[in-house]
Amino acid sequence: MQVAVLVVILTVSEEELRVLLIHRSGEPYLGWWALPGGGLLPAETLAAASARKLVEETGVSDVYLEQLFTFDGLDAEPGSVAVAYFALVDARRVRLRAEAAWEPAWFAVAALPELAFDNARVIDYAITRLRNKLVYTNVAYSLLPQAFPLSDLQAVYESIFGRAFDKRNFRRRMLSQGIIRPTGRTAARGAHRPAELYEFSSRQPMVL
Amino acid sequence: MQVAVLVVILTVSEEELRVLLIHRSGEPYLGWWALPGGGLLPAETLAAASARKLVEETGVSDVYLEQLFTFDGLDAEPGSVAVAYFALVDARRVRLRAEAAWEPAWFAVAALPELAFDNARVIDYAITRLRNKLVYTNVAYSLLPQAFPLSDLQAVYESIFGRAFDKRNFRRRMLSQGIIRPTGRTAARGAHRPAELYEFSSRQPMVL
DNA sequence: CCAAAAGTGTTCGGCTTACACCCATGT
DNA sequence: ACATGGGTGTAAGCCGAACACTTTTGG
Repeated sequence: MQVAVLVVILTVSEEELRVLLIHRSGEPYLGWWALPGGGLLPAETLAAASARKLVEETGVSDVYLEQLFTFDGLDAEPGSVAVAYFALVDARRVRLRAEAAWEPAWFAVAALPELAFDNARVIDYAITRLRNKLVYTNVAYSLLPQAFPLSDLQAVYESIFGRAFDKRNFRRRMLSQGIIRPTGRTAARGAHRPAELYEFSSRQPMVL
Repeated sequence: MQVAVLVVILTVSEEELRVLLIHRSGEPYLGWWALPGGGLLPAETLAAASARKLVEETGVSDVYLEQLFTFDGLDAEPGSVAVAYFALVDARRVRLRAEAAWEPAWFAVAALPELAFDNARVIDYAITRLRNKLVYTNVAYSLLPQAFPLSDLQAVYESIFGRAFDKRNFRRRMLSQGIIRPTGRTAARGAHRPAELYEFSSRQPMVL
């Protein structure tokens, strides 16, 4: 198998940027934590293979998925390359198949276990790309449900960048860039003033 | 041969952004203009293969070379992928091997011939990437000689973006971003005031 | 009435843009 | 002396960053 795909599936939950890892079922690195991936089916495109892997692991399909980089020498087998993709999913929509032999699990990227190959480098690469894209695109739509309070969106950004933003500036930026718009609805979530709900102006990837 | 590299070699000469094309020597598209590329040698990395192709075509090796994107379905042969790279070279340092069977030649990207596969898409992709990188990196160093008048640098930027920039603002930006610095030398080039010569502060790729 | 998160405007500094004239040289 | 490209400063608008108080609700 000369060409394989590798999928960095990212989400934000409990205020942490997390990546989906599985246990490897083959040599080398049998039983180690690793990124999901694998070979292509006959006549399958790279994009289709990465989307298939994503569905296999998470059950979701209509999310942001982008080619990241092509690595070689990952498994010390000359001539083989891994085309890495990264996906952004809303953890609430994902049902990990707990019964699967490879025991998929979410790990905070700030506290990764030891990984097979140099998958850690691939994940770093994905995080850097994601941080850049958040600045000039609307890809965050893929991390949130259809409607959400603004504070949830801000928490997503803060978790990914690892720092706090000013509430007023953040709101102004999201609205003036046209990333989101108010729905008119509100939702209460505790002993305090209910929040207005927002939605993304577009749920297709857009450069701002 | 499942994995191949493809190299988009770009330069600016005579106020035009140009790409190096060769004649294909094999089927399909025998004899058509196409991007240089080919398979990997045993145990060769992708980066090494693209650098080798670059040397074969241009004789230069110490230039900016970056992985661009991995395409599949380019040649309708399922399971094969082409990992595209792009390189930035100073045309004055290049000696095309005119005797070679594939007759390499520079084409203005604004006036490309019909190309094999969808190499035109690969070139578009490279141009877009280059325009973006020029904004926040110093990669232009790879398109110019060691020392140069500021107007040459500006002409390079203008050719790539396809529009004119204000002289004063351009100078201020290049200097305040620390991309270039004066050498103290000057050079005359015609019936007018000689220009000060500048050099890049660093000839390694740097994010500003 | 208290705790908790939601919502709201203004000021300042820096960066980008637009814009016009004098300088040094070769012929 | 004139033609040619080289070199220079300033003002206006826009954008991002910093910053504190009031509102609404549940308990």
